[in-house]
Amino acid sequence: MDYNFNEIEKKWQKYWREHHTYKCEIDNNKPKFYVLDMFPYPSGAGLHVGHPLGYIASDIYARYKRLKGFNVLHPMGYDAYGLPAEQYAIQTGQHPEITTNENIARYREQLDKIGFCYDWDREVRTCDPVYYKWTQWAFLQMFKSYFNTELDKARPIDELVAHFEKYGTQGCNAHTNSSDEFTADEWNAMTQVERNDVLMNYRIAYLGNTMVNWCPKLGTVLANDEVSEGLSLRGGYPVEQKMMRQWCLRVSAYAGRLLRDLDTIEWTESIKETQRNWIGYSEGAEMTFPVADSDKSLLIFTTRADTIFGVTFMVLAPESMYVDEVVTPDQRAAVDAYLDEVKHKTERERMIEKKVSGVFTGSYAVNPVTGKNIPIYISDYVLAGYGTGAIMAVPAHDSRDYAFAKHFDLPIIPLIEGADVSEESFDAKEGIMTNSSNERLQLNGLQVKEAIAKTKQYIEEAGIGHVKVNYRLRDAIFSRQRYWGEPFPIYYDDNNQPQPLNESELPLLLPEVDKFLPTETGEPPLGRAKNWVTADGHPLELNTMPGFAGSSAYYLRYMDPHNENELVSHEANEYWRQVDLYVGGTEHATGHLIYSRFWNKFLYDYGFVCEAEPFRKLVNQGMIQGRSNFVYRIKDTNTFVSFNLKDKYDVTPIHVDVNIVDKDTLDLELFRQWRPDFKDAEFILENGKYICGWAIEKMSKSMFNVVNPDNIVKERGADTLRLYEMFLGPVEASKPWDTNGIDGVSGFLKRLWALFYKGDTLQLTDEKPSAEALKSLHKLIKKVSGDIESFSYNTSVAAFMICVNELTKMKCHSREIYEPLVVVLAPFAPHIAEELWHVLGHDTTVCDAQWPTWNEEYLKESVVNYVVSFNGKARYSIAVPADADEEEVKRLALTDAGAERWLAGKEPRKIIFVKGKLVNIVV
RNA sequence: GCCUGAAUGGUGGAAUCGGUAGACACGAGGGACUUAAAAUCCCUUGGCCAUUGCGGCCGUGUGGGUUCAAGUCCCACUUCAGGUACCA
Repeated sequence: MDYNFNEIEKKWQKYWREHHTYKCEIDNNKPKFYVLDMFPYPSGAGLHVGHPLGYIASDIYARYKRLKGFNVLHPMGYDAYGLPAEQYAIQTGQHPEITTNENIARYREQLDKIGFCYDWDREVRTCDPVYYKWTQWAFLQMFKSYFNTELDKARPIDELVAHFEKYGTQGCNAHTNSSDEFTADEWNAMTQVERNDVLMNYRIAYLGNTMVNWCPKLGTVLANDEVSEGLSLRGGYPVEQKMMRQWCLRVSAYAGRLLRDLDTIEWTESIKETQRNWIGYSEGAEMTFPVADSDKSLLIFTTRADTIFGVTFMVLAPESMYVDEVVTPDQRAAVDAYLDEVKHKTERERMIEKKVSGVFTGSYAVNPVTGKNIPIYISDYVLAGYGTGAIMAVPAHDSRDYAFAKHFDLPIIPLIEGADVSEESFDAKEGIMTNSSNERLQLNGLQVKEAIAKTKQYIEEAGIGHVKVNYRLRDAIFSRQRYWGEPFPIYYDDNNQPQPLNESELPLLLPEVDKFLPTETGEPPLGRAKNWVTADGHPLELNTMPGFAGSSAYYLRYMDPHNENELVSHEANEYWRQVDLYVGGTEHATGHLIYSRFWNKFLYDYGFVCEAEPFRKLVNQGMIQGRSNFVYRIKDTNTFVSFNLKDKYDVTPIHVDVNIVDKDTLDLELFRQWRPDFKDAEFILENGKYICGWAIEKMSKSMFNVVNPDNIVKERGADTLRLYEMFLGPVEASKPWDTNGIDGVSGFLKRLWALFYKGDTLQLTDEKPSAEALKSLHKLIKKVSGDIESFSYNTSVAAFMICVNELTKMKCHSREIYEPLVVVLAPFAPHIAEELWHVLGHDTTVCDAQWPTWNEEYLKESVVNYVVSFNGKARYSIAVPADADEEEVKRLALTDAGAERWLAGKEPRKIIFVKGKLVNIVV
């Protein structure tokens, strides 16, 4: 009987489905293990061979853990809201739900063929009302909360109201984006509308005026992580900065905890570092600079308080609220012209130009330490969103200030001994201070670090500022002017004040619209919905939530996916706790992986979840690149020349579909049929073949290098695909897909099969296996057990090949060897393992077997081969009985024929043993 | 610019603690079986020299260093990949 993978795989996939083999329930008698893949956005293109890489790796781990006796939660679902389905809907009028469902069906079909051990009863879809009810619910909790900076956690907003009633803002430890202060009397005198406005500055989900990334082409705002280099990540359209009133999440309040807790989780250093940079901790000081001849003052942030003596001007961000306060009438026109110019530049243009620009406000500030007057400028190199949107400029020690000072011919005062600032600024935080002393503060002679500390102390004491920690992390902008997303559970009351819906009214269903475009008046698509009002007629919010809303807590929902009363029950959460192993790409480092951590921490603050971090261990699978093939057309002809002959002609390389190329040899017939203009193609062949060139590129339709897993499964089998994807290299590494190498693993499975079947005869014996066979098997078990824990699946596959080759050579057919072999193979190649498990006479599934342990006894050698080096160089090998002691080994090593050559009569100076093994002789 | 990671045969990659570099596989070459092809099996395969022996020398991006011993550790550099950036 031949190895008929198609039949075997179909048979067992059906069996697993019918027997609910992978269904999992809470079982307090077993330790739990939660293995999660980042759920996919079901795109129209379907899966290519790169997508399942991480899924296969986690599947192996999940299966292994189950064999080790764990109760494994391994679910899958779909991140179903997203722009492509909506863009498609705009073009075709087809409802995005239809497209999405079709794509999901296709994904499911493709995933099923690979034989994953998902518990599909727990599937979630972010666009499913049963699911997004809990996304809306979480939003409501955030709306009703503020962040208490003293407790460092979220608390009900009512507590803040109680505080305001008693003390106003006095002693209020709340994270806010407002600098307003008021007394209890003032609060109590406010109207409800005024109070709502104030509270909005404290809520964790709040409506705020912020600078947003506005993408006119997509007609929506985007979060920072959805923009790269001034272009939208989806579609690559230009993005501009715009002030808009938007829903935001107060992620920045959690910056400290998000940063600190990175030390408690097992993620790669690189992704932790990316998050640290994104959060951007910086410790400095806020300082007040009075404006000359006025009662106003500027608050600035600096990390270089020590350079206070070198401040020669101040700079405000164009959007700074200080601008209007300090511009003098005679500078008004110039300032307005500049602000207008800046406003019309997109972020991208600002970045590309990098030209120094700015304008004088006409006002001067007073340096609080030197008492000198310094001019105040406006320039777009200062960002409104960071610090206070205003800076003290120290041109001698900051390259940006330096460039500005040179351009506007402002003084540059060096503050560090020996620093030459005639050509460029000296930015390093090192050296000895100079020019930095007066009757108030003496820094001369101090190291920079000492000077920073002393200045900070001084400004606190003098009451001109205070020590302050700043984070780069901004609040997440949570509104999208799109249709295909979660509606906000918010309505607007008679005073046009946003109000939360009752939890009992959730889910608020996404309404139908006639078109998926903004309304004529420029409102979001939900503005087209009929009766988009509450039961008592109040209008509902027209924005929808962004893509990351639904993906922020999905790992919690898998724990208890059908619960109608809670996001996740206490019981389920206490049992499953957190994701033990999370597998996915690095592209979510500053998006999903920050938002999820934030969302989880918020829920943690209220005890809705019991772990402070959602994902304990994170593994990032690499990208699979495509291997493109090329044909070479001789210019201005329809003749194609084979790869090794192409240098003799003037040729143009053309991408050719990799599916009509086999091992770099072009199928001429299929090529002629491929595209009409190649119908009459002529070829110049080498050795009767057309050889194509190749290159490693991104896997994409336009490069014609997309390899579809379905084809591989059909031609080689799912087990071969799984093994091959793992064999390709380390899971974390990016590597090219090259179908050419697949013969290796497909041959391995055939040889494995041939161990069991010779022709149609099952060759199984109950004989005691030889010591050799036992050694081969136990070497394998040891190797694979270690490899799985460290994700070294490629070397595991190699170990399987070695073992099967050895057993084949030994003609070993012993059941005692085969049983554990099949179990160890099961995580990697579940279908063939299941089949062979039943061939071995079991009637239960191999998934319920026990992972075997290896026995060191079997691995012992009776004779050990030592490779002995002389002075670490020349080598010879000796065979030594395993039980020989050091003296015996020495004697054998020195009397061996090999030794005589290298000793040449000399006495060895030193003989080095490592762990009882002789490794080197020094002469 | 800053941060992180990487660099090993024709190719993908092994080498877990500093101890036989190149496991395993692809590709290539040779052979067996076959009328032939496919499939399968066997041998060779880092480079150079020697090849009727044995063997020898060189070799893990570059240059130094530590060590009896370095792909692995240290210093300096080059290149590539990813992330990030007027963040004061």
